[in-house]
Amino acid sequence: MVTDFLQTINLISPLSDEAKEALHSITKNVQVTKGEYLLEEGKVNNYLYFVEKGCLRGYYNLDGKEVSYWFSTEGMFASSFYSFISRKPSYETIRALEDSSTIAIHFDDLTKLYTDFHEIEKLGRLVNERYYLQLEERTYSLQFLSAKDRYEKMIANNPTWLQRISLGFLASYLGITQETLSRIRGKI
Amino acid sequence: MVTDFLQTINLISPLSDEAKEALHSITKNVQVTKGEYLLEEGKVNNYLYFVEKGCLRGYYNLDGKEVSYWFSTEGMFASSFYSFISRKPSYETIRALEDSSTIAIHFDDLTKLYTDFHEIEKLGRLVNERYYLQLEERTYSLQFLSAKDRYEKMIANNPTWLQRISLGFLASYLGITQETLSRIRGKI
DNA sequence: TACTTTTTTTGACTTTTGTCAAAAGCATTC
DNA sequence: GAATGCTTTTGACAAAAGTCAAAAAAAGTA
Repeated sequence: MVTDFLQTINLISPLSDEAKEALHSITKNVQVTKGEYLLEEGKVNNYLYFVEKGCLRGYYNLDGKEVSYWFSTEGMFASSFYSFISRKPSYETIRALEDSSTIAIHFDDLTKLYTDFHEIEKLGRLVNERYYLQLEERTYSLQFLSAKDRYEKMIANNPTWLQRISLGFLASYLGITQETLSRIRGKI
Repeated sequence: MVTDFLQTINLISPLSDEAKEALHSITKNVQVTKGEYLLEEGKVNNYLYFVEKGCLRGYYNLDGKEVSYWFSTEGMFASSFYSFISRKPSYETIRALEDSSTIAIHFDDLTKLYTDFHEIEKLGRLVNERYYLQLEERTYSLQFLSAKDRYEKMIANNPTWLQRISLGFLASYLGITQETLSRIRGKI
């Protein structure tokens, strides 16, 4: 499965041909192979990625341990949003979990388009709103749900993750250890 | 302490006099007394609130128990963002923890201003980005930090909360029970 | 002040999750 | 197909957090 960028955008907020063309003109295709880095800790994340195909992983290094913070599969944006938005060095690292095809948009180009096109500014606001609500749902889960419920919710929201992402990675995404997740899974 | 709305806005993204005037014209002052409701579960949240003075609380009803999800004090926006953005009935309830003074902005008015003023659309995007990053920090805390660390971080970020918000409320905000928070606090 | 009411703390015990270590299961490769 | 890595499971025990109940402290009110 491949997800088309402009088509996805169009579902969020339809753009004029002119804006669409301008947006298209600042994108570049970036292909990464499994294990490759898209961002290293300590560097400013200048790109917003859109995953057309494959899977990316964002993770932190906590006392030498990699803890996964998010995964992006087809149709999702990916970035160290903290770094991309604040223009400060990233705390997270981004790597490809699979050979992946992405659309990359440079911060400066995007900022210029925001200024030039009200309709792209609107698109930016709408995308931000969507991602805020998604994150809120996740925060809610971490705050109020048991590990088991969080696991089930994650699978319901992202059915492909179970086949694509190893248990250890999924566990840290859920805020638990791999052993605990293995036991949760055994009991279902 | 009272926080001025337009001044706060100005720090995020300065507006032209015209836009400022338009924004001012759609705001209305809403005063609530302690315990009063600003939003009841099941209703669509049509207003975005800005807290000038006082403290609001957003909470869920989970099996008859009130679990606090957020608090808004001076200078913060407050809303059931889920309901406000998606236009669906809210799962949360919003009430005043103290006598409070707020600025209320109706969804329809805001939407119109977004359309009429590119610069207000930009402001909306920037506010969304800010709140996204704040929420991300909280998600990170819930996912990777111990209850004690989350407590200390919360106090560091919101020094006034300790004096203003009861322990039970703070505990559910941190995703733990009141007894656990009491014990954590005793050990410091 | 005395009386309520609410909030916070403490105690005893249970459940959940973490830690460390080892075994089992898979897939890859030589 | 044996050897090698990597992932997942299991076991034994430790630590963290939850539950229920009661006591203590603080705040509000007559």
